[in-house]
Amino acid sequence: MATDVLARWHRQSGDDTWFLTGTDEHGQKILRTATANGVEPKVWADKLVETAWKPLLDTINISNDDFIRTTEPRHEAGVAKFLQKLYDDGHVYAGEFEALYCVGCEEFKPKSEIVDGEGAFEGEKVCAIHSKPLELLQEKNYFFKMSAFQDRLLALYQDRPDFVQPASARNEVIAFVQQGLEDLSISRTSFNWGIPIPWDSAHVTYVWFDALLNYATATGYGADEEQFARRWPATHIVGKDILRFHAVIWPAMLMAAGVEVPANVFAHGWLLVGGEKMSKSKLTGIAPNEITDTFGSDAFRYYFMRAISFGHDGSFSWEDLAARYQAELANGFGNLASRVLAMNAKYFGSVMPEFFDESDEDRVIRELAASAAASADQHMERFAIHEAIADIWQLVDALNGYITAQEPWVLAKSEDQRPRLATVLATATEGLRALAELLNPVIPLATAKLWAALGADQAIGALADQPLRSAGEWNRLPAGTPQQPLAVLFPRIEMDNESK
RNA sequence: CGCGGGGUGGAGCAGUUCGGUAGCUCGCCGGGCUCAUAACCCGGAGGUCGUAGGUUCAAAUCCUGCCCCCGCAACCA
Repeated sequence: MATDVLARWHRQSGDDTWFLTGTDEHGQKILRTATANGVEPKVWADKLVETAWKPLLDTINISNDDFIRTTEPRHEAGVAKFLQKLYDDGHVYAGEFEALYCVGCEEFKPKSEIVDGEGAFEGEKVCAIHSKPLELLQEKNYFFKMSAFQDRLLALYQDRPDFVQPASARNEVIAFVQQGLEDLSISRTSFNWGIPIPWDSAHVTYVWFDALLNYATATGYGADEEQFARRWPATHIVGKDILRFHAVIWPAMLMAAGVEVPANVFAHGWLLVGGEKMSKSKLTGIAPNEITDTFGSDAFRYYFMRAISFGHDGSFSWEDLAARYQAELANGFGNLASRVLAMNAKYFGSVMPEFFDESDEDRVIRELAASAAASADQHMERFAIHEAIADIWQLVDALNGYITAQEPWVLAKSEDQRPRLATVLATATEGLRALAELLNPVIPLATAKLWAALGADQAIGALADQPLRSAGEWNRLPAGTPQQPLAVLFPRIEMDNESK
């Protein structure tokens, strides 16, 4: 969802944007789950995609340009091509491998992550992360010479401090690589649910090696070089638990293949409920539609983007959600739109009023719109979504204060104040126009309603086409533009049912 | 020494990168306004910024020690 907000922001800013999401469907875990449910893994994956993932994208109104599944032919072909190139160029060798493997991690564990078991596992070696016994596996494997890229990776983190973000994630990655990288086993023979190794069909590709390549295969690697050149390098937004794969293994793979490394790898945090990580087994898991059914997808998007400092863990509570919905969306933004459009209707017959002389107070609002837009853009550029929204919200609060101070309902009582009244409402309406544009990436359904009410579609075109970086410029809506009645943007919600 | 996150007025959070008025939402008290979704605006009460030291003219912010809370099973990625 955060990626969606960023994608919408960049798209609307005129940046060449292409937003990918998808599913990783190979590997032992999927195979085991499918087998346990008595179906073939592909059938199981199909079911997950159709009944869980794609509906979820609709639930929270995701605007992805593509959705890739690692079982698609385009992906499998790209992976085969990539592997073959690494093999031909000498980055892959065959070896006899015997090591302790953690099924939970889906990886062989380095010495530094193997610890002595406790309790029931006393005397055994267990995974430091999962605290479960490790399996001693022996295989003939193909190995990727990842160790050869250790110095180049460290140089990458050094030369491009923003490559891994936030800084805490970067520190973790650097510390990990400095411990020393081992070569990566990239094939398996113990099961066959995966992409065959092109030169040795007895092996399937290690799930992470396959999965990471989705970013390249979806953008045309090995198939459409023009498209690939246009879409790569990408920015990756990933959970902090999979940071190492994206910030270490993946760049090393790309270096080996002679492909540019990603633009950025940003690790986000987790949602906490009651101070602990959201968990189904502790019954603290919350399906998005439980929230959207009551509050709508806009409120869902707004809440998580605003209330959580993106990159950190964040707490969810129904109380906080309800409070922010009420105070910020309904009373703050929704009511602002309502009162401005109501006055335009009442005093100007529902058209955009004309600007006359600008007072200091009017100028403050205009300049705030410009500075808020600029600041929000900078924050979005740095993935600080919560700060960008806070920037924009300054305009909501300032406009509410401005209207109270200018008292248009008093101005309306005397005919000679007519130009001043027009200017005040024109200022407020331009503010709404700017807000609709700036908030469109976050709450697209509400801003669409506001855009329609402003009559802006006919006057200046589709909301999605409004350039964000100039949202703060005024005199965009022509005086006389007819306006429409405004649907209530964020209706009041009875909280009784939500007190959970 | 496994790794990581965090302790800021009653609740939930921001601020810590580049030290210098401790900010936001809710709640509470008082006032204003009436255009609006019983909404909006102003003012106020309330904080030893976990703790003990250190550096500094100045520390929530930098350094050191200590205390406490939390995440690292599966699904998914």
